[in-house]
Amino acid sequence: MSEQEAALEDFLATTGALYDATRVRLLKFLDRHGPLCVCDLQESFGMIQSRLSRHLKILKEAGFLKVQREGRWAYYAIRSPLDRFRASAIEEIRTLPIELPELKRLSESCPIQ
Amino acid sequence: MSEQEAALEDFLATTGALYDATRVRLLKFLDRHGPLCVCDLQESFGMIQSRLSRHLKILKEAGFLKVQREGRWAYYAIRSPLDRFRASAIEEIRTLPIELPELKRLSESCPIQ
DNA sequence: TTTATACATCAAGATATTTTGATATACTGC
DNA sequence: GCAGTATATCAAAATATCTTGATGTATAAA
Repeated sequence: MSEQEAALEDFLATTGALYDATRVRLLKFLDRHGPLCVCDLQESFGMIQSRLSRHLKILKEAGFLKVQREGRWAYYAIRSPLDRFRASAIEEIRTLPIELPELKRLSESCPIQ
Repeated sequence: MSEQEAALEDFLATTGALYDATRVRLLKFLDRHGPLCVCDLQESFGMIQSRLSRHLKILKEAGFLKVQREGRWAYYAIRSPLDRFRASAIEEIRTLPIELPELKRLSESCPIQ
């Protein structure tokens, strides 16, 4: 792939990740509540696991999220530092008056709380 | 529509407009060459008119473009001022190493050159 | 080693978006 | 008015994306 195509593809991956209400909510939730494992997000949002996993993958591949694995658990969080454009997107999402679900921690057994 | 829904919808209209290679190229081209009428864009990009018109409408409704009508002609340009997020998107697009077509002015008869 | 939990991935149906060709509107000059 | 040009919109086919249920993999506990 040429440099041009790669740069455009990266930009489209970024904007495509932002073009979905579910992913915007997830970003806002993770921005607010820090590293969370998939089961916590699943419980908080009432979403089935495969759907959640797919959206987290898209956000990760678009450069917004990092994953830290602890045994069975995968903790997702906003990556830091972010480049200018992605950071401005997160800032914009932070200002959006979107109602988020309450944080529900499914497992008390999580090694990180 | 609630304020929440409207804010999210506006954000998704913005990111959705940016999630298309054709529209990114159009934005970069308009950012570089200033107000252009549809026929100039049509000639420069070699696109059929209905396709172009549709993309311009999406960019306009997403808040990126303004239109100035002069008789038969419709001149499209980047809106100014833009809010922070849209402005950062335009800046990002300005830095993308995307190859653009040459500017071809179809009509010498255009009232504005 | 068997079972349960956490997460990832696949395939198929549902839904949304893009492109195209056809048609409509609106202005200009004859 | 009539014909030509510039732009907008519509409907249908092509394409892409989202959701779901099923299945796979890895870890931990019994």
